[in-house]
Amino acid sequence: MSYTYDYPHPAVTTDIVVFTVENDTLKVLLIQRKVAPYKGQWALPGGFVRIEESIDACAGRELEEETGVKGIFLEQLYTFGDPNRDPRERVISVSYYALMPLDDVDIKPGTDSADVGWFDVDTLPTLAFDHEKIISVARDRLTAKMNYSTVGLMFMPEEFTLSEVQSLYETVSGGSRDKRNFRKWLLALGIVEETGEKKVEGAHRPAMLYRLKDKTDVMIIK
Amino acid sequence: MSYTYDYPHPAVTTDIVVFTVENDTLKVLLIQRKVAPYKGQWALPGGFVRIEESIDACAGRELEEETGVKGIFLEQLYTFGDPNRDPRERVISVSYYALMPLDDVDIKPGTDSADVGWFDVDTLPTLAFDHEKIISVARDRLTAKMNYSTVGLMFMPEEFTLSEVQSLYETVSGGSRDKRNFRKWLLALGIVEETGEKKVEGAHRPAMLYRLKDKTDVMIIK
DNA sequence: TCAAAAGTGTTAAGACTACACCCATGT
DNA sequence: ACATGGGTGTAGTCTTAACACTTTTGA
Repeated sequence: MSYTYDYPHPAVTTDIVVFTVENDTLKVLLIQRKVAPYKGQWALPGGFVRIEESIDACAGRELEEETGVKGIFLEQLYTFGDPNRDPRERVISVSYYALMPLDDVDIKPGTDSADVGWFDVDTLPTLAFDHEKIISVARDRLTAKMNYSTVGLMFMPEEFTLSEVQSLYETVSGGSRDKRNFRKWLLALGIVEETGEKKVEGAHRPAMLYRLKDKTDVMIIK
Repeated sequence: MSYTYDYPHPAVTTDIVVFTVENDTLKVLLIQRKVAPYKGQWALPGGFVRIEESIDACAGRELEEETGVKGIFLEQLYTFGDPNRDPRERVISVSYYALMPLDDVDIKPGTDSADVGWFDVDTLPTLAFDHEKIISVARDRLTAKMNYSTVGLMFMPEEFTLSEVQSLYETVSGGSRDKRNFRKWLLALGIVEETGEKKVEGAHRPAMLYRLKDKTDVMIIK
């Protein structure tokens, strides 16, 4: 079957930048391409928008199909459309980004991808298409948002300690923060609460565990 | 001539939201459609992306063709792609927005538009497609940016008085501001300078005229 | 008892807010 | 001389930044 139009139409894809934090480094989720072009190279998960599917739905579907990650909150980032960004045909890519705790979902390659993995954003392999550029824009947006919202908490698992949150903020937005001021700030926001449990780990005083009061409510502007 | 693909392709358009301020009201630039669908109705300027043209270039070209406005700074806003937003076929729209001083360019309808005009954003006519939604998103973005950047100055003509800037800020982001504090804030940013001229207008003390030190440099974050 | 991270308040500096009167001009 | 918008400084409040020691635990 084929589809005919009076004027040339571009193809439209979504590409998804998923960030996480592991061992005090910011990482991004990549897949290894199984097909040409850029066969064997690493790329962002993503794919073509179906004709009866919304762009948001496409992003969620492609992410799940190619990496096994599902149900995370995706936000539209930017639309890239330079005429030669894809060697096959004119392709316009609507990019999305998301943040997730590392242990939330098991990642596994789909049928279109040979492999899936987390990569340190500062030492990425050579990437397919203009995906390096897309990741760079996503990272800038993330860094900016860290400074005027509570997005950072989307990296945290169900339960966490205040020191873990601080360490995460230091990793993602760079620089170090004063421990007392950081805790005052976070607690004053009123979006976390003590679980009553403690995290025992190593030869030192155990830390109080906290959780988000309302999981969806992350995003309050400072 | 026709164009054939193995899979269905959506069409891609740009739509441009141009804001200005006139008589203490925020206005948006609309065109009246000359052709179906929504023939005779008001809509955002915009049109189909050509196959060898970047999306940014398309936005600039369509704006000029349909309204006569050219050379203004366009920023990508959001990509709208609900499957049924256009009755003809699947159309994905990459939206842009811009701010301009009212007297900068003469607006004139192009060949595809019956008329062009500025409309008060609070009392818009019924609009074609989902353009009301697009304007609403653009307005939210504008209002937000007014609070952490100096975008507002993009509404000003070459030379302006401080009272005019203040009045503009009050119009766009709502509420009134203290005159002395507003002037202190704006002057402390160091992005405007006196021209040495004064604006004589009516039976009162003439106001000092100012200009931007660096026209491109607007956008400093507070 | 030592090492290691958790936890906890106060003070100083800077930013923001509120506020009222005189000035230059045209009629 | 009066009506109109232009122009100017200070004091109080609130916010942010800097800073160091005690606690709890495991080894």
